[in-house]
This record gives sequence, structure tokens and C-alpha cells, in this order.
Amino acid sequence: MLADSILEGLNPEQRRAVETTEGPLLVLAGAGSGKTRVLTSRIAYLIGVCGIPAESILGVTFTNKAAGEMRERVEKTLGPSAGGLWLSTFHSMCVRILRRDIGALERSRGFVIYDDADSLGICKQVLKRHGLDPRQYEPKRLRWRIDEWKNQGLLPADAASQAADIDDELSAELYGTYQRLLFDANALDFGDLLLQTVELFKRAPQVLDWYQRRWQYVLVDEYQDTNRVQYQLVRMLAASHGNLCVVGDPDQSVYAWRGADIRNILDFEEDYPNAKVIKLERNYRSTQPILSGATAVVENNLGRKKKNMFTEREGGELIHFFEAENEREEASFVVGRILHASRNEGRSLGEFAILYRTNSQSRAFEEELLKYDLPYVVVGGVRFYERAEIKDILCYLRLLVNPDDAQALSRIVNKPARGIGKTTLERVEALAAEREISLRAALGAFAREGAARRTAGKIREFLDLLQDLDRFAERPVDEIIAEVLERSGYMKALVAEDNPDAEVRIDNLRELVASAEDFHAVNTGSEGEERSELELYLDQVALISDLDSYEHKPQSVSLMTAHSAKGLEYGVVFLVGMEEGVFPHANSSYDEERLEEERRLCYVGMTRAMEQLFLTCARERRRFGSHSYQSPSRFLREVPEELMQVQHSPGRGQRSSRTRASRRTREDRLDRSYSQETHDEEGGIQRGTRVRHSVFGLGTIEGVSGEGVNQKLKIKFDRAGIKTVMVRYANLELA
DNA sequence: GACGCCGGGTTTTTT
DNA sequence: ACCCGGCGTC
Repeated sequence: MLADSILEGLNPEQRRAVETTEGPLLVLAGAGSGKTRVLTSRIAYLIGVCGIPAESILGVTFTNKAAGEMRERVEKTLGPSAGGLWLSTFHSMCVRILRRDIGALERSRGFVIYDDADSLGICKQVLKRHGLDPRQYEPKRLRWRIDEWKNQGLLPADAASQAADIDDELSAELYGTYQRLLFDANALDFGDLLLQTVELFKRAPQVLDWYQRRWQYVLVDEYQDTNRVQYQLVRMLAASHGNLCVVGDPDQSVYAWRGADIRNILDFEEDYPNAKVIKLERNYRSTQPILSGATAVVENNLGRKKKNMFTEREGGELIHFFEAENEREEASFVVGRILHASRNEGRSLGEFAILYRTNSQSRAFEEELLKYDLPYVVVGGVRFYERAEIKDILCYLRLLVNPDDAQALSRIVNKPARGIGKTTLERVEALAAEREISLRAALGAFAREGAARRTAGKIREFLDLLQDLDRFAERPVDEIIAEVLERSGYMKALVAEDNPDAEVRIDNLRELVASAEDFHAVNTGSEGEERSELELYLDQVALISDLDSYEHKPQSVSLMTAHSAKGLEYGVVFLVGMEEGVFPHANSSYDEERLEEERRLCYVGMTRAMEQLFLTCARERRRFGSHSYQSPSRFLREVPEELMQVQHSPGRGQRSSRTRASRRTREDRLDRSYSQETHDEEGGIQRGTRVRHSVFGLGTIEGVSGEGVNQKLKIKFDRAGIKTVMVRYANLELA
């Protein structure tokens, strides 16, 4: 009965992938082949049909979002019997393991997780301690090198023994110092979460044994994106029983730059000799021209495992191609098509996605969407938890959990300004290094011994503040944050700034408090946890990505990089910026392997489309503030001509007939309309002014930012709430 | 120690 | 064009 309902609607290959429960299994799942469905059905089958307890199953994905969706779908099929199932990302799985068992490595379970910025800060410290000039040996390069080693599963000693030249030897030594500083701060960086878990399993076999017994069935999603450490981790976990199911698509491997090793999936059959292989080649997503076009592109990669993808969605529109004069025209074309299709084809805005190679490309499209008041969501870019003000407050919180957190301490020691500046901090850091004590201890010591009376007083005040805050550590997180904002004087200092920029930051902090309230509300159920709410909160924010919080809004256009779009699908996709140097990216254009990765990324982008796919490029584009002229992407030439249909600029003649002169008039016209609009608003713009917006109605100006044509207004509308609009597009009237 | 100006790098993709 | 860090001035 249950078996039937789980297997119902699966094609023979999918069904086989679900029913082959024992032993190593590789599922090669092409784009749109129902991979997630297979994974969730398989889990449901293991629990509901084979009678495997949910807690014996481990499912690993790359994003929290994917894990959450999978859990949701399994629970829908099975109800409460899915409880105890472990579905998580590699990173959060490792955090949970380490929180429980890192004691076996003689480390404290109360470690904090360092993000990229913290790691970079440590790198700077390392260079300082080795007396190296950061201009000569760049902190970023060191950070990158260390990350690379960690992705390969190498500790400082391994790195040193493999060093090929003097430069590598030095770097390996710096890596050693880096690890010591992390250790002293009781911190682990992203790479450590994986690396130290492998290390734990190596050094404490009884711990590994415990997890091997616990998880009798291991599933890994997006296996083509695993790096060497993740590979080792999976191998260790599945070693005793071999019940390992990995799902992936070599054609969608786009994270080699982050250490992903495509060999992991290509060599699976060698690594696990009795492995079974199932290919899912039937595409349920895209129409024929889209699938054929995308496949034609990726077939230009050499050394690729051949797949024969097919779709039953015969017919369908050809792939549309549009070449714009510049990025403004490109954006205007895309948004024009969205307007047209949403009005005439009855599509909701949520069915459209604009995909690009780099985050910086979002801007032109955002401005154009703003112009027509079309709601949109940008995924990625500057992440919420990385904004300066948010990080500041999180650093205060981190210090409540881990007083040794040197990065957190040095970040907030003078935020808000409290008279403990750079010079003092440098002296304290030197003292900490010299006596091998924590930064916090060094602060105290400096106040007692080295500091001028004035400075000593300020340091004491600061240390008192931290101590004062400590008593809130066990309270709900939103309350702790509120206390920090209040008692540190952080909020007061921001309010005193009294400018639109500070107001945005205040809003962000309010949002932080609100999201912490949510966390508290959701989290109150899990009482039995021995870890405090604050600790759980910090773990979560450290591992959350922008993509995780991306909710598909049915009434908003989605904007994101092709990388972020992996695993998602949309009715209409615009893959924009198809120019040499942009896509493929200039940095990847001269290396065959990297170029192939760009090509796979193009394949990923194209296969996100279900019914309509638009490829666009611009002849001219502003980059780094100056003009650049690029030829159309080579990937465009790789799409068979008969699958493409050239679009022409709306309201204008054929491309060939367009002359410089006619373009000139157009630009003149645009220029005129801008200056006119700006002129209309002159003198009327300031806080408190009442204005009327054609869509949002009456509102009060709350803030002004930007200059000239880029001037933006933050307006509190009586009915529509607070919105930021660009003056030149908003069509405002004084009310 | 705070503030402001200047110069250089930046935009590759992110758990 | 923008952001950040470094350096000089107050």
C-alpha cells in the first residue's frame, strides 16, 4: 500500500533508484530529471517500506534550504515517523558532531564559528606576528591558500611536508600560526568544521564507530560539488556498511574554484567497486529547444560522461536572443518582456528569473524594475548577517558565549567609539602575543600596567560593560540583543548620527531583533537541549546563507547568479550578460578547465527554464567605471542556430538599419527627460516633505540619499509602508 | 584618537 | 563608480 503510493508516478529508472536500497549506488541525475523527488521517495521508502528507523538515515545536502525542503516532503508522505531523520548540510552536520564529540580532540565544545571576514582578520594577525608586510604578502592570498589546503584535507604539518618551494614552506608555516590563533580564540573556521571532523574520526575511532552504527544509510545530494574532505567524510561514515547513495550530475559541477573535485563523482565506480549506477535522463522541466540548446553547449566540453537527455515536452518556443547596445538597453528589453508577458500571457511575476554571472550585474535590472514598480527579490550579494552593524552586534553576542573570541573583541572594542583606538588595540594585541594570553586578559593587564590613566579608565569601563552583559546570556536572544544595543550605547550613537544611512542601519538592527524574536519563538520547544538558546542562535546565523532565506515569492521577479539558481526552475528565464569576459568570466577564459566550468555554469543557467529562455548580451558595458566593449559570448555560438530566434529592440527598426545618429537622438531624449524630472523635484526634497506617488499614494519623506540622477528617497507611505525609490523613476508630485 | 582625504583595488562564483 | 584602508592633520 504505502510502497505503491511512494513509487507511484516514478519512471522505471527513478523507481530503481528508490528500490536499490543496499550497497553503494550512484545516481546520475541530469537537469530537471526529478532528482529531489527520487531522494525524498527513497528516504520515505527506507522508513515506510523497509522499516528502517528514521534516525538510522543521514541525508546531506549543500544548502539548508534543500535540506528543509526534503524534510518537508518526507514528512508529508510519512508524518511523524520521519522524526529523528538527519537531514542537513555538511557544515551543520559537522557542527553537531563536533559540539558533541570535539572533546576527544582535547578541545572545548564551546567553540565559535569564524566566517570569512573573521578568517581574514586572523590572517592579518598572522602576518603581523611574522613581521610580514601585508602589501607584500596579501592577507587574502594567505586566506585563499589555507582554504585550499583545508579543502584538500591537509593540516599544517601535511602542508609543510608537501611544500614544493620556499614560498609554500612559508605559507605552510603561516598556516600553522593561523591554526594556533584560531585555537587560542576557541574558534573554528568554515573549513575546520569539515577538516576537524575528519581529524576527530581519524584520532578517535570509537567516535566514528558510534556514528557508523547510528547511520546505516547515507545519502548525499549534489555529489559533484563535494571536495576532498567531504569525500573523506562520506567514505568514513559509509565504510562499515557501504549503504551509500550519491546523487549528482557532472555537467552541473560548478564549484571547483571552492575545492570541489569532479573526480569524486567520476571515479565513484572505482572507489566503490560493487557500485550500481543509475542514469536519470528524462527531463521533466524544459521544452525541447531549451534542453537541446543547453545540451549542445555543454557537449563542447571534452572528457565528459555522455548522457542522452530527452524531454517529452515536444514543441515549445525557440530560444530567444537579444543583443543590446548597452546594459541599460539590455535591462530595458528584459523588463519590457516581463511587463509584456505578465500583462498578455497571464504570467505572474514569480515565474520570471533574471540570471547573471556576477552579483554586480543585478544593478541595472533593479533600477529598471524599480522604474515600473515591479516587485523583485535579489538573492545573494551583500548578505544580511555580514552587514557591518549586524556583525558588530553578533560579535557582542559571541563574546557572551566565548570570552576568548579575539576577532569579536577587537571588532567591537571601539564600537561605538569609546576612546580605545587603534594604538591602544595594537599595544594590547602585542601584549597578548608576548604573554600568550587572551586578548581580553591582555586588555585587563594593559589597564593595570601599561595604559595612561585616561585610557585605563576607558578600558575598565568597557570590561565592566562586557561583564554587565554577561548576566543576560541565558535570556531569550531578542532580549539579549536589545540589552546589547542599549547598554553598549550602540543604538544611541546611531541615532545621534541622524542621517539616512544611519537610519537604514537602525532598520537593519530592528530586523535583526525581529528575526531573533522569531528564532526564540520557534526554538522554545526544544527545551531538553543542553546548549543555550544563544549558542544555538549563533550556530544558525553562522551557517545560514542568503539562498537559504530565499523564499520564492509568487509576485516577485527573482534575480540571482547562475550559481545561486542551481536546483531552481522558472517558467521564463533571462540569462543575461552573455559576453566574452563576463560569461565566460575573463579570469576563466584562458584556462581550459576553468572554461569548461563556465560552460557547465551556462548549462545550469539555461536548464533552469521551463518554457521560455532568453539569452541577452550588450555591446557596451560600464565596468570599473569606464566603458568596455565585448564580443558576444562563445557560448552563444555553441547554441545551434536553428534553435535560436533573434529578437529586435521593441519600437525600432532592424538592427542593421540603426545609425549612430538615431541613437544620438534617443540618448538626447533620455537626457532631457532626466533633467526635466530632476528639475521638477528641485527644492522640494527634504525630510518631512509630503509627496504623492502614482502607485503607492501619499507619503512622507523619511530620508534622502545619493546625488543627482541617482538620488534615492526613503518614503513612508500612508498605506503602502516604507519604500526606497529613485527620484528619477518614481514620478513623484509634491502633495 | 577622530576625522577626512586620497589612492588603489574591485566584480567570479559561496557552504 | 564605489568601497575600504592608509595616512596626514587637528
